[in-house]
Amino acid sequence: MKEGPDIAQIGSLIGDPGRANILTALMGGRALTATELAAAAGVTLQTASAHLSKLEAGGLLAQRKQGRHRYFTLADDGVGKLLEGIMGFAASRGHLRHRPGPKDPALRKARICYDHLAGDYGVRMLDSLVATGAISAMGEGLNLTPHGEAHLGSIGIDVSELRLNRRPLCRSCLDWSERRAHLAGSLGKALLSNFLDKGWARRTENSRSIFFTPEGDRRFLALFPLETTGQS
Amino acid sequence: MKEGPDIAQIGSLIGDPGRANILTALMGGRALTATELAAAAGVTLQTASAHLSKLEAGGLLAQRKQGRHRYFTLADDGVGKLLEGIMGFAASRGHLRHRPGPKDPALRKARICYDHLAGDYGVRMLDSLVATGAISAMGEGLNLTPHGEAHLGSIGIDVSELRLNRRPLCRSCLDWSERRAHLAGSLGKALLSNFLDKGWARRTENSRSIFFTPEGDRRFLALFPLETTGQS
DNA sequence: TTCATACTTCGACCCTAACCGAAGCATCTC
DNA sequence: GAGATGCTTCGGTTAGGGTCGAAGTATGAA
Repeated sequence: MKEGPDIAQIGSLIGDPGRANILTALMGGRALTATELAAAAGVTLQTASAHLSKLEAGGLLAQRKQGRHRYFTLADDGVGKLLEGIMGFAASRGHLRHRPGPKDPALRKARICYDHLAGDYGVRMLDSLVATGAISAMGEGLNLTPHGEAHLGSIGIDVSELRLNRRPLCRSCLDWSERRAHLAGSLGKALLSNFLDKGWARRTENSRSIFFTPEGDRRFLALFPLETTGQS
Repeated sequence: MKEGPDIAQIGSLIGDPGRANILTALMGGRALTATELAAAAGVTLQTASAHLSKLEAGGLLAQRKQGRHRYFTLADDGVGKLLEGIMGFAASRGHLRHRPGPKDPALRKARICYDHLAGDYGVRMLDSLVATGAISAMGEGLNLTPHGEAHLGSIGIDVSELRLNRRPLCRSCLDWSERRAHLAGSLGKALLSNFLDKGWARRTENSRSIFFTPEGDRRFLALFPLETTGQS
């Protein structure tokens, strides 16, 4: 019984609703201050402070002091991956905080998942990349083809630079709203940054949803066409 | 803040030490009775019964009534995968229940991870399969080659039958003791079953460790040679 | 220096939930 | 039937931790 890692410790860290709210808010990818996180979690500042200390001590959060502000982020990609996994599992068991109805359609359409695009558009993007042969899907693994690398280069993404990163280039991430895979990893991050830089889309305040401008929407759909070949 | 799946609920299910012990015990793969689980968790039968009810209501456990016994198992492969993920994460942050020293060498050498082989031998097996070209590792995905399929057929594993299963054939699973990948998925399960059936190895009572007979040990090492080519 | 903002620490409250003893069902054995 | 075994339910206790008010510390602005 006393074998192995202590899953109870990190389970209890995630198990408190206040802390879960904080972590979910930080899945948005941007660094948030203690005050913002307190509001997001629906608790007072003192309570949030205590939670943040515990999360940091547990290795889930990193903080950066900047003037009199304290910015918190998820400690690293591993934490994001862990939370994604738990969210996917929770969704598969129907543990939703809201009735699953057509709530928050903007969130289902396009949202940020730690640092990459998720939701309807995220799934479509990966489907399209696979259908056009830019990415080959083998089993659970995703790999960028030379064709795909050239294609992405043409829209301003330097893949060779991304390879320098220790982080995997392509990773599939299960979407809790679509129950299908979308693209994570450093390439997923780079693609979303690319869209934001070009002004195709922008983040919304206080939410994880991503808003596409009419022009950006058009360009995105043109860049990632969806053939009706029944590609899964 | 009220977006998405309820990670706090499943976090708190895992967050209690008693329940975590129960889940860890069930990672051993075999079905256990309420009494056995109570002993494993170090609590009385009443307490364990309450925990088991909660875990079942949360969709983590399945039970099968057999006579006056009640056998519990993890609900499905998804739960095993979730727990593996959390264990790997916890190990990466150093959240170990024991001082990490050379405790339980048998457990580090070979143990069962839900239904497949983990530990030193598990890592070696996957390394060898990759080195000999039986499995190709691309990114995070693993794929059985035709050569590998033939090779496994020769030792009595019918891969085509495994393909009928909805479950992925090859999946990589991060080892908390070795911090390296070993083989999971239906193929990982089949290989372990194969060793047990042949009498090369057997499970030990009340522990997740796997004991190899001297003969089985010799055969295993011969079947999965480790070339010193620095294959990672 | 003085005030305001951002956050932490302290102390106390309070409530959940883990826990176990005892009693109650259910199932098997004899 | 009587007794034993496996497990659940009930009731009451207790401890741990989440919570917030109030006070304390750090940084920046005026």
